[in-house]
Amino acid sequence: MTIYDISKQAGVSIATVSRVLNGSANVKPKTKKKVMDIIEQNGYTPNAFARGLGLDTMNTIGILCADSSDIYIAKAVYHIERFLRGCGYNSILCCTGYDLQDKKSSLSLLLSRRVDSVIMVGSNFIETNAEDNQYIKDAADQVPVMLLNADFDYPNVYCTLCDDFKAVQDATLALLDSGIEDILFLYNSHSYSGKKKLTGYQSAFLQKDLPVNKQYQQFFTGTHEDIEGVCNFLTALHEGGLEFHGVIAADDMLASGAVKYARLHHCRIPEDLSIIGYNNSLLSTCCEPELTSIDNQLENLCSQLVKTLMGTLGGDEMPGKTIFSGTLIKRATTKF
Amino acid sequence: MTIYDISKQAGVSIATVSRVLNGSANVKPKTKKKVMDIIEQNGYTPNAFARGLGLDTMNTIGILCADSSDIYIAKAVYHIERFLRGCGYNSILCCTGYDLQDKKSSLSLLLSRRVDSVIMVGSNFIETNAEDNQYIKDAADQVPVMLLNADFDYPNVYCTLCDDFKAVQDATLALLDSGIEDILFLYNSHSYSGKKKLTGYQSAFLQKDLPVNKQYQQFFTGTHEDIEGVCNFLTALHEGGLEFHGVIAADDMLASGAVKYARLHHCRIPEDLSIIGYNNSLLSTCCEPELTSIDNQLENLCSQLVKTLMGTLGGDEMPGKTIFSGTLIKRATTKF
DNA sequence: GCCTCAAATGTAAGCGTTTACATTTTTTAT
DNA sequence: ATAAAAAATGTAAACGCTTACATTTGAGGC
Repeated sequence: MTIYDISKQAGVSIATVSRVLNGSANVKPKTKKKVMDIIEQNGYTPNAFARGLGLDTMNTIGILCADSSDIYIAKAVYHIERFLRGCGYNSILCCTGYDLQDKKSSLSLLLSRRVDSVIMVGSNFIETNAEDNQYIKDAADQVPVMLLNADFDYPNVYCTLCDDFKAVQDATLALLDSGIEDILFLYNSHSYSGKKKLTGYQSAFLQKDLPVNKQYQQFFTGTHEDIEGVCNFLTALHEGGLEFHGVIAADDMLASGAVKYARLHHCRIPEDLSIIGYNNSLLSTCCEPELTSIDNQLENLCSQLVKTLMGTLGGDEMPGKTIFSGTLIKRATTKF
Repeated sequence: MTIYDISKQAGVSIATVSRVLNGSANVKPKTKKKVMDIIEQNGYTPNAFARGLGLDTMNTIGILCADSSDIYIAKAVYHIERFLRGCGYNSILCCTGYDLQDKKSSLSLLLSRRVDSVIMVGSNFIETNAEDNQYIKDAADQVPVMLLNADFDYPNVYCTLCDDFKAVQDATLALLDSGIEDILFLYNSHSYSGKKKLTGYQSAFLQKDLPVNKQYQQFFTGTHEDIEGVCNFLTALHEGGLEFHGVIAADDMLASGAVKYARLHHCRIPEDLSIIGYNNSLLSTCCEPELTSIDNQLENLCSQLVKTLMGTLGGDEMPGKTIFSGTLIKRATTKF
């Protein structure tokens, strides 16, 4: 069933049918109705591929993320998809994992499918080694590239992100002010956001004229679900002689691990150990005691990102970036 | 840059270029190399829309789910996407929410995009009212429809699911055997799987010649993140005079709520209250104490589903369904 | 009733592939 | 060297839309 069949049955030309389908003006109401009826009767749906070929778009956006099963990424993907569809766009999801080659090939795949834009969810798409980011630039030379939670300066690349630096700095200061100075900073990603958070942590110490001790900056290499691994990791640190009465974690999973650790070693929370998570995710309320956590306005970030994308696709000039601020959500793992 | 440009530069016909691109046999190695080089030089990528039009497929599968931010669904989507891509297919994600109209329109949208198949993730796509499932049948008349965690008999519909009935029945029996008889069953979805689980719960009581009390079958209407809501819900039940020493929950979030409830009311777990979750998700290890939970082999379900789909798309006859069995993962919220 | 102009509709040329079929080139057998 | 067969390549017709441009229809003013 094609537009041609419809045109025949309706006794009009295919152009008219097309106009009806696309809600074009200048179609006599009577004709319109007749065509609509025939379309309805036949349950006809225009061929999206042909449409795509003619218009050079299928209103599709590529969403790239490392791992959509990560609770935070999943939420971002969810919001983005809904916002996009609300604007008449579909989403092709690609989970790349953390390997650079996989990221590159996934991105190429999306571009070869002629998506209208690529949204990269997560700061892990920015490589430490600057040259490795060429793949992002290459993509941006073809379509608008939108980054969520990352910061990257290049034409046709837009970023929405939370000021992770400041958020962690503030959280660290709050902890320092409450009298805790042996604060462990726990992170798990070599990427932009992890490092920004670390810097925030460090700067709080500097600001207080306190020494920044490398030992207190720990990198966890397990998966995003390995709460027990985090617990073991902390236990090992503890047994290695490291003493800490505060933990600032780069995400709630790590913070959950710290909570587990505290329970295991009968540290009272927050009396003996204060813990601050990041993302304000479901994990922060699942934990016991519930996690004090930094909220980074994920939904707003997503909304802003999609809004900006729509503007860009509509011909607006693309802004460089939008930075939101984080908020410390106080719960039971801190004294304040 | 089109195939035509390449053909010109290489001094061959577009047919030959096409053959090279598609790895067709019967191309002289020398010609092949020449064409490849030109393609490489120009960074040419074939137009996917044109290809789609010619082949009537873009190797795309639609993934339909209520809410991909739900921890369990997110994981399913993740696995499915990766398996599909491993087979050369891309995924269009559509989050429908729980409204029937939205489900219908999302499904139509996917079909209008000419996906090769639709995968529906979650039992909530099966409506209680049988007539309402016509939309699934309509879809199945067009493309293979694959259901994850649901059971639906219709030509061209395939289901992979866990035997939720048996899994919950066994779990309930285990709890009954441990001497607990006032067991609350907590669920939150009107859909197929929730009801199957409920039936399993009921049948365990029947099997033990114990009365099945409606009061102990409670339906929670909050969101999939509302742990506190669950806690409040249980508190209300308790204050309403309902006594229970066991909770079997249809998912880990509900079980987490029960754990919260127990802490709040100083019930000891598992001495005063035994709790069994479902899905064996991250929440079950985030909880304290960690949840005993039913694992339903999600990754295997997904793998099986994709494998079957590939067979079907390859021309194999579609099997009806595959049923996996659940396993009780024993942790700290039960005595056994 | 006729002319002008606007509205409605039609015609046909793309869009960039794939592929059946036709043609040319190469190989093999004699 | 030649005929037959096989391999390689080319030609051109789909695939099903959109849309610029051409044509027809209709309305309004005189």
